[in-house]
Amino acid sequence: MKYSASKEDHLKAIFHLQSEQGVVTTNALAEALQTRPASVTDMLKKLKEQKLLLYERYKGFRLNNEGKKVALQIIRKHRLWEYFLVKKLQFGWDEVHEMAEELEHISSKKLVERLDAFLGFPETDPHGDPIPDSQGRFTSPRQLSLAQLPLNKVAEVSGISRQTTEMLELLQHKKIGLGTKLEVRRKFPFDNSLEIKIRNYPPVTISSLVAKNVLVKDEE
Amino acid sequence: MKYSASKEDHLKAIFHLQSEQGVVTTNALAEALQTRPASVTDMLKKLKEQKLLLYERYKGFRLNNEGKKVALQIIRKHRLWEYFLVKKLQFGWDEVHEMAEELEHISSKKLVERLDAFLGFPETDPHGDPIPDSQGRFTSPRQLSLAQLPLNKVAEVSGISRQTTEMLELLQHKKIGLGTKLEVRRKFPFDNSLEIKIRNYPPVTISSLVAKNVLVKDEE
DNA sequence: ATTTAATTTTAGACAAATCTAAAATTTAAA
DNA sequence: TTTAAATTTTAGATTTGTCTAAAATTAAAT
Ligand SMILES: [Mn+2]
Ligand SMILES: [Mn+2]
Ligand SMILES: [Mn+2]
Ligand SMILES: [Mn+2]
Repeated sequence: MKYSASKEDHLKAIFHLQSEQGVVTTNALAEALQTRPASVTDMLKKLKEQKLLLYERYKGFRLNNEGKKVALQIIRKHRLWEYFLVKKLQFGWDEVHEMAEELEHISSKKLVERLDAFLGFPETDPHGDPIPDSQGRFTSPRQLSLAQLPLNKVAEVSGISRQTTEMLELLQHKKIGLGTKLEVRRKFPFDNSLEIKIRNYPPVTISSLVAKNVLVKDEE
Repeated sequence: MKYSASKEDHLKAIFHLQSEQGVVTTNALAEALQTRPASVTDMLKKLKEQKLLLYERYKGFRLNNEGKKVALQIIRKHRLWEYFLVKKLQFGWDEVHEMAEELEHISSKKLVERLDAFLGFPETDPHGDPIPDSQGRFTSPRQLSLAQLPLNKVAEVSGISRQTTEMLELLQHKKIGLGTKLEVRRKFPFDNSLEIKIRNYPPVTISSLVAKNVLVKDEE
């Protein structure tokens, strides 16, 4: 019922990876966790042993229900703490990730519930990602990536899916943040880069990689 | 510059023990940390290696200046988080210790400073213990233990020095808490137990051990 | 001053998490 | 369909923190 910080980080990373592809590979997880494939294999055996993971050697792996449940609780804590750091301690949304990476491992269940209440039961974290409730449920907001947004359709930035410090720095520089209203003016098929127009600013260009990780919500 | 949670717990415990006696013994530290003397010796070698400790085998040990500095920062974090849990998350002062024992190891220096500001720079934690400032200084409030309080002198409870859950439970049962006004009616030399009078309540008896750990402030 | 007891340290082991280098397996190319 | 490349796993080592049992040292009793 109590797992090490490292195990929790593995579960969380697997959860995120398998949301995008059905099954996860050793290399992808090692890359995501900045560790070595051999170390991942070691951990996979332990997680399987603890019945959190469906895994057979050489065949990929994915979380079972129990593993998902645990992962969602870590994600819940991560996002609640991020919200606390931004809304209560006045941190910028681009500087809270590392701290939340530690805070998410604080174990008290009661603390999480009190924190949630103290924050007024927020539904999304400072990056626009939904916060699971205490049962692990969350309303997945129908948002799409900037890469999928049709041309000349105004939309509002509602989330950033891979928030590395480098990525957030870049976005800040381009004046793109949560709530920013923008539209896609051109797509360049050569490298899938996009020209973006934000009201009152000259157009800026962003790469395909960035576009895939900026989530927007349709103006309705 | 960054120490493991276990090292930090050792430094903190040594700090507390050496405040009461000048020099600390292996057995006392093992007892305080619920570990084995052999494990303590192992850790002492590492702390000496890292120049946080003055230690020679068989001769006791104590923190040097650097060790004290580190210990005081952990104590600062512990007490700020306790204050947060009680004042913001509505926990009782007798249920926050375990959580703070984890939170005190969160590393971000900036987080601590922001938390301090958010809380309004409190001077004491929910148990009446002073909170060191960011330089490790704190105004030691001139409080004395209940065992030292003269007979029939009304005083106010201002702190609990050893706050185990068991101890706090006992105090709650005897209706003794922070801010309680009381006086000592009798001392029994046989076992150094005390008869205590709290306004509106019948007298209660407390042991010498409890008396030594309840701190009071003179009514002036 | 010996003997006994308590304290402290060492020796050796173990679990957890990680790594490198080499072997096994799968996938992609020729 | 062989061969080559990429992926994944094993074998064996390392670090950190802990433990038990035995030895060394210090303190307390006869
Ligand atoms: Mn983490
Ligand atoms: Mn986030
Ligand atoms: Mn602690
Ligand atoms: Mn306290």
